[in-house]
This record gives sequence, structure tokens and C-alpha cells, in this order.
Amino acid sequence: MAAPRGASPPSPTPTGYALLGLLSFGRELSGYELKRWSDNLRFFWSAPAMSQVYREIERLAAGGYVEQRHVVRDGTRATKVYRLTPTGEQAVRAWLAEPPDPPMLKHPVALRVFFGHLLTPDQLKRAIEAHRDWCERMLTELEVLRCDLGEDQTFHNAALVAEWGSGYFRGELAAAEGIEDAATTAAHPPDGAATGS
Amino acid sequence: MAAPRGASPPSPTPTGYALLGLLSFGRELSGYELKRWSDNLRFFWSAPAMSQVYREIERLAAGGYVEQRHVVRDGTRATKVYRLTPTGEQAVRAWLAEPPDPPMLKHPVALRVFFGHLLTPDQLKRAIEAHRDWCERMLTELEVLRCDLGEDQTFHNAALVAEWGSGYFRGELAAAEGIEDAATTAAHPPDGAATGS
DNA sequence: ATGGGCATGTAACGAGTTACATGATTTT
DNA sequence: AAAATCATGTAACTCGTTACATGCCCAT
Repeated sequence: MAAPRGASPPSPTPTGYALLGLLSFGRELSGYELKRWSDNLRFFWSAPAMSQVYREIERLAAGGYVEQRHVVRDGTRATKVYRLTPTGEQAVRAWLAEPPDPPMLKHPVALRVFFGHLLTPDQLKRAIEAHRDWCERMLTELEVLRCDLGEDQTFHNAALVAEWGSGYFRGELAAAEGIEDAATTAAHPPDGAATGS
Repeated sequence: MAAPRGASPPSPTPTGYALLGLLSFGRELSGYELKRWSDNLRFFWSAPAMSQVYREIERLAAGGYVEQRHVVRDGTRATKVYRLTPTGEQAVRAWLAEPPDPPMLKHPVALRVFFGHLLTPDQLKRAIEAHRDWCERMLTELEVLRCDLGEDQTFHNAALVAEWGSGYFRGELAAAEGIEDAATTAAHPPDGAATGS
């Protein structure tokens, strides 16, 4: 089930390219391991569902981007592991070299502030506080990641992104405090005012 | 084609709720106008495609969340306009009152830095510079939006979010400068090193 | 022996996209 | 006369999700 010779295989999806990227650090990884590695991208990229990782890695293998190998690890346990092929490495390099799409953000808390006139001050406050909690959780998780990465030169760039992320979350935290005051002390129309009475 | 009496209509999609939110400012809007209004959410929410706006607003009308009206505006031009119903307002209020999902970010530039070992310093630099240009463009567009909003109390919350967004983009701009130095001066393995030679 | 982590998938669905198709009105 | 904007949609597709199904291995 290698790459077909004549017809070029379908291009990987964005998630597929991300998996190729993870394999470019040189290790052979199983689908399960790929999922856990890709969770480290969650600070700036949506972490794919387990089932999608399996689907994608199959596609990548079918397209010749990765090579599948059956191994028995730790004695008796059988797993499939994947290794980046030269084709795969070339593909991910080419993809990354393209001009980047603009970042895409879906921010449910900002949406709630924007439509703040549809919420009570109390509801709005709770949403913003949930956001602050989340930012703090992300900050501590980034700390952990930084420790895991250590001083290894291989992950120098990863560490840079972790720094970047920390800055971002600290900014969000500060912004959330400001917004909380401004949004919850503002005048709110009485319930039901939007459609008239 | 109003809301069915017995069986409750399907819930709106996230984009559907956003459209309801836009209609909650009290104006009757056409599909085309809704698209342009929803573009103002692009700083913190993905702006839907035109075709999706039309599909969603139809669904919302079928579910009784909005009321459709045929009007002839500016003399001869016929358009359909939509108005929020009490049902629709209640639905969007209830949706916004739910605990918010965590923000979801897809940041192709951060991804490129993370996988920086697959790019030349020059390619990486270009990606980061494209990001800075984009941030600057967003900042000026936010300025424009702030002017459009004016001092109108109706859009007080929208103005707050615009402020928030400006802060975010200024942060990104600053971070990008730092990253550019750190990432492009780092040691890079020679091309092809990832899969061995 | 029970629960948690490792390991691999399938099926059904959902929400969004791009490309296409059409035509009126307004501005240059 | 051409181009931009207003205006409304359809069709096909892609990428992702959740829910489900299965089973091994290890620690308590």
C-alpha cells in the first residue's frame, strides 16, 4: 500500500501536515503517541480528535507521506508506528513555506461581551471569570510544557512558541480584568428591551 | 412557514446564534446586510461565508427565530429583511448565558515557528513579517470600526471588544518582533537533516 | 477484580468552505 | 460601456466532531 506511481496522491489536510511536522523530529510514533504529541499544539492550534488522527495517518500512509511499521514494544504489545518518508518531509516543508493564512480565532467570551446587552451583568461577569480561570490553567500547563521540553536544542523553536503563548495568556488575563469592570458597570437595558415591548 | 407548534425546531448553529445577536440591536436586516455586519465580528470570530448566511437565515426563519418580510427599498429594489422574534431573542439569550467554550485559535505563524527546523531562516522571517503586516492591517481596521461605532451607547460593548482587540494585536506585534530575532538567528540544521542522510 | 491508560478503529453527523449561477442597480 | 456593489441562492465538498465498539496490559 505504498504511494501510487502515476497519479499523485491527495494532499494532506492541515491536520495531516501537522502530523508530518511532529514526525519530522525524527522519532517513530504510533497513532496514540501522535495524538498526545499533537496535544502540545493546543495552545495555538486545534488539537485533533483521536479518531481523526487515526484516519489521517492512514491517509498519509496511503499517500506515501509516512511509512507504517508493525512493532512489538515492551515485550508483547503490538502497535503500528509511523516514520516520515522523504516525500512526506518534502511535502510538509513545501506547505510550511507557503504564505501563512491569517490566524483564525473563535472567542466565545469576546462574543458575549459584544452582545453584552443580552446578558445580565452577573452572567457577563461569570463568563469573564471563567475565561480568566482558563487563561490561568493554560499558563500553568505551558509552564509544565516548558519543563518537559528542557534545554534540548531540538525543541528550541517549540520553547519559543511556548514563551509566545505565555505572553498571550498574560495579556488576556490583564485584558479580562479591565473588561470585567467596564462591561459589568455599564448601563444595561432592562430585560426584553431589544425587541421593544 | 412559521415555527412548527409541537416539535421544537432544530437549534441554530453557532453562526445562527451570531446572526440572532446581530439582529438583537433592533434593526431589520437583509441577508446581504447581515453578512456585512457579521464581518465586524472577524476580529474575534470567524466571519461566515455569504452562502452560509443565506442558508442559516432560512433555517432561522423556518424555526421561528426570525421573521421574514419582503420589502421594496429605495424605490424599485425588492429584498427580504429579517427581524428577531421573541423566540429568537430568548434563544440567543439562553445560548449566551451558557458557560463559554474555551477560545479556539488556529495560528499558522506559530505553527511555522514551532516547526522552524523545516524552514530556512529566510522563509521563517517572511512568515513572521507577513504576520506583522496582518496585525497592522487589523489595527487600522479596528480604528475604522471604532470611528464607525462612534459614541453610540448601543454599541458600548462592541467598542469595548474593539479596545480589547487592539490590545491583542499590539501584543502580537511586539511578540512577533521578539520571535523574529530569536527564531531566525538560532542554529538551523542543514536541509534534509530531519530524516537523516 | 476494577479502573485507568494504551491502542485502534467505524459510523453518523455537523458546520463550514469554495465554486458556480444569475441578475438588477449604481457608479465611474 | 464597464466595473463595482447589491442581492440571492445551489451543489459539491472538506474537515472536523461525537458516539460507539473493542480489547490488552498494568497497578491497586
